[in-house]
Amino acid sequence: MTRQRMVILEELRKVNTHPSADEIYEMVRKRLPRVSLGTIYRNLEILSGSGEIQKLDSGSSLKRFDGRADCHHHIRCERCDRLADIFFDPGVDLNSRVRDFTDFSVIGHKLEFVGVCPDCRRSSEAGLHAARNLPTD
Amino acid sequence: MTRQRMVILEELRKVNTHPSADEIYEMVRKRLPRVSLGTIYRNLEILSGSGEIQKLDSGSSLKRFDGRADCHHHIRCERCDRLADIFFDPGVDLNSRVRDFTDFSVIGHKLEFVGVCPDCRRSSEAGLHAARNLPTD
DNA sequence: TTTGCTGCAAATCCTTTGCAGAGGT
DNA sequence: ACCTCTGCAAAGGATTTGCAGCAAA
Repeated sequence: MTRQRMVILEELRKVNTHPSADEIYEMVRKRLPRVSLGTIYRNLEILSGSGEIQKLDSGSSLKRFDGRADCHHHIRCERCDRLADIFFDPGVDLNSRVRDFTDFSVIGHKLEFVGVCPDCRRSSEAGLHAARNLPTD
Repeated sequence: MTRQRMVILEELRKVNTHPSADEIYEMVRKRLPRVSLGTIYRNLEILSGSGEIQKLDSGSSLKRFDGRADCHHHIRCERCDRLADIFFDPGVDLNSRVRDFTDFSVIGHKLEFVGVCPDCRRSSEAGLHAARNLPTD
């Protein structure tokens, strides 16, 4: 565990914003100004390989990282691409249910919700109201 | 609907392998040798925008496309990255269940299973047997 | 001393875009 | 003629990699 790897892990654990590699680079750079992007990528790969963080693939093109390694789900804002954690139990064992419908051996699943975040909802309402000259309250 | 767009759609509907843009390019090229990769990307974007096909994001880095537009799920092989359709009903309305756990407005969700496909299972067993000099039956 | 990790820069991969010309209505 | 689409080639963004030096065991 090098200093660089430690700082990356610490910075990632500090936030709940699911930053991209580039955003993590900026965060880490404040503490280690000479760190390189390559090191960020290499360590994010190592850390997610060893299960200390999670790499989040789905949705948009660029990958995001999650400092929490425990099982939880996410919801992505369709408009601004922001990701938020969701701690919720679907109440069904999807993995065992799906076994009858596939000839793959089932290991797990990824469940990502899609929606609109409060900020984007607000700004689109504001936009509508402005367009129609209506009060915003 | 240009000839190019039509051929792309036809080729995609022929298979159930969820090809990448590049693989679709190769398929289409057999019928339209002068087609360009840019045209493939542009039309895949248009077709998925109009709901005639689906763009599949999650999992690996490169995007895959699905000629079936009706609602179904997928399972991805961890080893070879192959995708297969799963037609199965989780039996719960996940969208309404999750509403209590988020301040986003919920629109939908993506559910992707992860597993090992029959081929990879077979070859890893073969590998194990070979390594240990055991019979493969 | 050996092994693994770093910073740097170049390379790679996938995808998007600008542009001039072709095609269809 | 008009508008959309195409092929081509170049640009773009995100990520990976080669390499020589550095750091810690």
